[in-house]
Formats: sequence, structure tokens, C-alpha cells
Amino acid sequence: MTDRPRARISSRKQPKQARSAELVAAILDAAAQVLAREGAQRFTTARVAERAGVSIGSLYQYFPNKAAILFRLQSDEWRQTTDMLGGILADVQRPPLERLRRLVHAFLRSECEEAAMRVALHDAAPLYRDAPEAQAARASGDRIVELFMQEVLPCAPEATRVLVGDLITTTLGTVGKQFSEAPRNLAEIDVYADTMADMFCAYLERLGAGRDGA
Amino acid sequence: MTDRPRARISSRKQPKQARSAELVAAILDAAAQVLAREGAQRFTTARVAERAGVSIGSLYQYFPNKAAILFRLQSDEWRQTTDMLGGILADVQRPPLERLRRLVHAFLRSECEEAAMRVALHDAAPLYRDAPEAQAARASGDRIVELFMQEVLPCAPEATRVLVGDLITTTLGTVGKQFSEAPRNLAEIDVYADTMADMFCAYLERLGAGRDGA
DNA sequence: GAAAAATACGAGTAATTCATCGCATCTGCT
DNA sequence: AGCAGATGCGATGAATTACTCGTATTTTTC
Repeated sequence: MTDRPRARISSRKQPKQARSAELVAAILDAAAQVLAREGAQRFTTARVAERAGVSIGSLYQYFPNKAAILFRLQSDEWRQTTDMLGGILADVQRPPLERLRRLVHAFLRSECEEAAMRVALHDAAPLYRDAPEAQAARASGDRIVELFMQEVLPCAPEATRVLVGDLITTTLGTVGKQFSEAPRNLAEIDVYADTMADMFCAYLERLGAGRDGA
Repeated sequence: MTDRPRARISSRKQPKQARSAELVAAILDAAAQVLAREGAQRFTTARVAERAGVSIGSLYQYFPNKAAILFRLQSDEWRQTTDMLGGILADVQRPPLERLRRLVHAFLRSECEEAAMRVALHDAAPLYRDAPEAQAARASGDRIVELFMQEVLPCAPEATRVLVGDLITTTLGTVGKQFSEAPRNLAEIDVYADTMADMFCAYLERLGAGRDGA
């Protein structure tokens, strides 16, 4: 509890010319590959630079340290995932619980894509988890869920909605994390996703019934 | 995916005299402290030995490598937890779902004890996770849950019971893991545990009702 | 086309790490 | 007491690591 490594993650310099933008892209691409093939333990700046075909010095011109590369990868994943899930929940044509079911399916499927890289990224979480930027990124996802909860439990008190939303978010996120550790085929994923969706729906319907009698 | 570090974890030598047994105990105790105070990143054999007041050479006489110490800590935790949860589920005087609720409460509370150490132990998981001994330890916990599922869903098909048991186990485990990362007081824990138990019960009751009409 | 700015390079440094091995000390036993 | 095996020691080797800094090259600007 004395002095955990706290990462500076803010970017060092913005690429201004086309070649440097390509360089940054090459580094991120190589980083994902190194993470997937070598694991978090062997993820080193030297290996990333080598795989990207870039010198180690160039790497450090655009990323202040190793954690920044990892955070950037995680950050991009988050943005991509929240966009997708937001899109599913925004499809107001379908009934709310069907949207939730679709969301569960989509999320578990996405967690199984590039599973090796995701697992390694989670393993490396201690390196970037405590950075203030990481906390902020998480908060934006919570707002989407909050809106959905207002729709599905309009009569429940605020505190209940927050709590239930938190439970569902956390369950989905943490189970998904575990999920990527063991490879599964699409059929298994869908069976599991249906089970999980059933559980959420059973709970939400009971809550709704208890409150507004429907 | 080439050559992830695979830990030999089997013990190096059994302590035969009283003093060496004490030494092993001192090492494990110190290891837990180092993990809690310094984090997984700064958990080194040298630091553990120093805190235990023991030479580094002595440490390596009873643990073949760093991973073995971590695995031993995790293993002891698992045994302790499964014993406790098994005891709760075995209390056949109470109705099954009440036992489940008690289990959720007990588990989340236990996850919040020594939270710093648990978080660090999870962070270090990549070092011992792949060891064959670790897989075996997990399986024993699953059997307890399977028995409980037979009791609460007697008419459900085998596949459903396994799947639902897996979902509940995984949810509890992974959410619990996340839970220890943010400190909470007892009241918050109980509120969250009740919410989670409500979710499990709503689902199990619906499943039971659909199958045997009760 | 020349000066200035941006970019790329990679050898080198300082620190940290795991684990070993030869030797000293202790314990139990006859 | 004296011996043998068990235990304890810690300097040390070998490997790995993150990151810097002075220099070379390329691009832009005028």
C-alpha cells in the first residue's frame, strides 16, 4: 500500500505527418500481436518495436511508457464495445428485454473474438488500471445502462435502478472476462448467453411486476 | 502462443523438523503481507524472505519458485472458502434458496476481507493459473454446487443443471473478484448481496416453476 | 535549394529480477 | 561426545527490463 506504480498515460507527442501516424498505427497493431502471441508477461517495448519494424526510440516518441500502449489498446476496445452495445440498446423498435438479450449475445461473442489478446490485456490490467483516464472511460458506459434501466424499470426508485444496473453491468463484464479464457464455439456461446439473458429477464420481470403490477 | 511460462509448482521438500515448519509458515505469512502492502508487481522472493526474517536460500529449499508461493496462498484461500460455502449449503434444515442467499452474503463478505491481498493475488494469477494443480482445485468446488443444483432443480435435465450451476458459480466468483477491488462497508456489501441473491432466486424459481409446476 | 522542423534511429545505462551453490550451523541419536 | 543428515545462509551469476540521448535522416517551409 506504499507506492504502487502509478502510470503517466497522457500522450507524449501528436503525430503531425503521415508517416508518423502510420508508425503509431504499426505500433498498436504490433502491440496487439505481441500481446496475443507472447502474453502479458513477455509484452515488452522492445518486442513491440521489433515486430512493428520500428526502432525503440521512435516508439518512445509517441508513448511515454509501456502502460500507455496497453491503455490505448484497452481504451480502443472499450470505445468499440460501448458503441456497439449502445446501438443495440437504442433500437427502440424492439421490446426492452429482447434488446437486453441481444446485448448479452453480442457482448459474449465479442469477448471471444481475439480471445488470447483480451486475456493478456486483462492480465496486464494492473499496469494501467489505476490511471485516472481509465476510471473516466468506465463511467461513460454506465450512463447508457442507466438510461436503459429507466426504460425497463420506470417505477422503481432511483437507488434500485442504479443497484440493479450495476449488478447487470458487473455480471456481464466480469463473466465475459472469464469467458474469454476458455475457447468456445459459437453454439456454446449462444447457449450460455441465452442462459444469462434468461436470468436477467427473470429478475427484471419480477422487479417490474412487483412495482407496477404488469 | 509460443512458450508461455509454465510453472512447476510441486513442492521441493517437506519440512521434517519443527523449525523448518515454522520457517514455511513464516514465509507464507510474509508473502501475504508483501502481497498486500507492495502489490503483485513488487512481490519478489527477496522481499518475502526479508520480511519473513529468513534467508533467500532457505526460501528456495521449500518452494521451487516464486509461483509456488503464490499458488500455495491461493490454494489455501480456496480450501478455506469452499469449506465455508460447503458448510452453508449442507445446512438442510433451511430451505435451499435461503441457503443460497446466505452463501452469497458469506462469499461477498469474505471477498472483502484482506481485500488488498486478494486483489494482488488475482493480479498475479497469470503466474500460476496455467499450472495443472490449479485446474484440479477448481473442479472440487464445482461438485458441491452440482449437488445443490440437484436439490433445487430436481426435475431439470442434467445439461440445464450444469449450465445454471456454472452460471451462478461464475457470476459469484467473478463479481466477487471485482468486488474486492473497491472497498465497501458491511452495509453496502449486504445490500449488494441481497440484490444478487434476488436475481439468482428469481431465476431459479422461474426455472423450477416451469418444470414441475410448483 | 537551403534552413528549420519533424521524425527516425539504436547503442547504451541503470536497475531489477530469479534462482543456485558451496559452506556454516543446528538437531537428534547412539 | 561425536556423527550424519537436516536446515539455514547470502554473495553471486545470468538474464531481462524500461527508458534516454546524441545523431542521422526525412519532410516542410520559405
